[in-house]
Amino acid sequence: MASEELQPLQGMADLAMPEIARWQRIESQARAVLNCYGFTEARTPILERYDLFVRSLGDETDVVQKEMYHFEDRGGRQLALRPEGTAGVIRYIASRGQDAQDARVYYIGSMFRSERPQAGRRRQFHQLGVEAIGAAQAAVDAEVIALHLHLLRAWGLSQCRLNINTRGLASDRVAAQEQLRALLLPRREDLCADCQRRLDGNVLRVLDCKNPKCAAIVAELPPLTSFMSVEARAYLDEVCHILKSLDLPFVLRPNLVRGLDYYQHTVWEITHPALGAQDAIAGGGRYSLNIGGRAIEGVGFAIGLERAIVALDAEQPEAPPERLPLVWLVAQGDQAFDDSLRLLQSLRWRGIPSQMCLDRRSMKAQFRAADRAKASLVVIRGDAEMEKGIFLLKDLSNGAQSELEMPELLERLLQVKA
RNA sequence: GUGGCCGUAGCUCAGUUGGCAGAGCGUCAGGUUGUGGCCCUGAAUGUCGCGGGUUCGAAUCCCGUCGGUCACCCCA
Repeated sequence: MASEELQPLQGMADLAMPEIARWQRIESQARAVLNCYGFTEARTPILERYDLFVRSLGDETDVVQKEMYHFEDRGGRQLALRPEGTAGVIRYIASRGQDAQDARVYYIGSMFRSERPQAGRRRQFHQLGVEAIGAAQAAVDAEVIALHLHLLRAWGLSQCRLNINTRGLASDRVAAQEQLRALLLPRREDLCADCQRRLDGNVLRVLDCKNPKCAAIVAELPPLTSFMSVEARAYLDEVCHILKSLDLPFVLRPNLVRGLDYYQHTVWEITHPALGAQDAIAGGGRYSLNIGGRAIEGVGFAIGLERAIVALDAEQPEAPPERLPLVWLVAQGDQAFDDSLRLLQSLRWRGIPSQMCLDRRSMKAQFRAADRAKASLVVIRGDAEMEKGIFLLKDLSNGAQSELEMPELLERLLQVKA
């Protein structure tokens, strides 16, 4: 990248051909799958009140404290670029009152977090997420997990691993954190510096610390679920039971922790080996949120699209380029040029992707352009063809040429559309 | 936010001790005045990321900065 003026901001990226093709493909594949499960799209604003995120994600979380793009607008309002999709969607759902009691929506869009870029991690990044609104039902959790895996499979990802756990009920969570803190406090000096800090804040994070010393201490602890109510454990058991009966492979990971405060009951994470140390490509869980005095319960997940694409690139490198459904017009001479221009427009009216060189280059150059654009057919028009009132049609894949009159030409070209 | 590595043509990258800015691919043109891909010939393309410093002289050394990348933190 040359000058600073040409560089995007740190962690931001321009997305265009050829990568954009993969983005478009996975989006349309995803929409088809989501439709099968009864989810419809919701597009909510990228900019929201700062408070919305503080209250829903939790004011202690790093996302809120360190990573949000937070600013004051000209009216003195505190605003933030959304760091995730659930809060905005739930605000929308809550605003719909009874109409949205059992809403099923999905979203695809940009999220913003001010962190240091890394593999599959950007400051502006994209998530595809779903929210299934409604009171806790193990079958719904399992259904949403099934959808989650279905999406990843539809994209062609086969090396994903599903890890699941429970965070218990809101009341369990407080109790579990207290018990965990009590157990860890005597070992405080043996923990890494990060974990000593976590002891005072988000204790649960100690459970998935990568430091071997911490992991050893954690291994001696009773599983987190043992601190939870019978109800919470039964709920998790039921979700697992349904997943098994649906033949969906998963790993129960008692130390799996999800950072955002709104989670309760089932939580899960999907990892992929291509991502390196940061191997989560998606995460989800059941949540309960109170917005504008309305309590909303639901279950949902979000897939980091940059991360999914890193995984896809590793599993299925882009297919070698082939011929595209494209007709290229080659003209020689002024009259043929004008004639081809009219043909070009009429092909486009008919929905046939078609192009020609408008700068009157040599035929050789026009053919090279056609080849480079991966056109499959070339229509040649010159003085000879004008005189005979025909068109020369060349198939670039095999070099075969034939002389055609207008009706048959159109018939052949219409096949390109499909 | 912290640390390691990196930044030279559109792309991938060479560049010796500080001494003329390079290659391959791609692009454009010609070889074939009406035919792409293969081959041959030729041409164009650079604020060496940016700014400062050291020096007779800096792509090269030093400082700062922007960006990339990897790891930590956190998360998708």
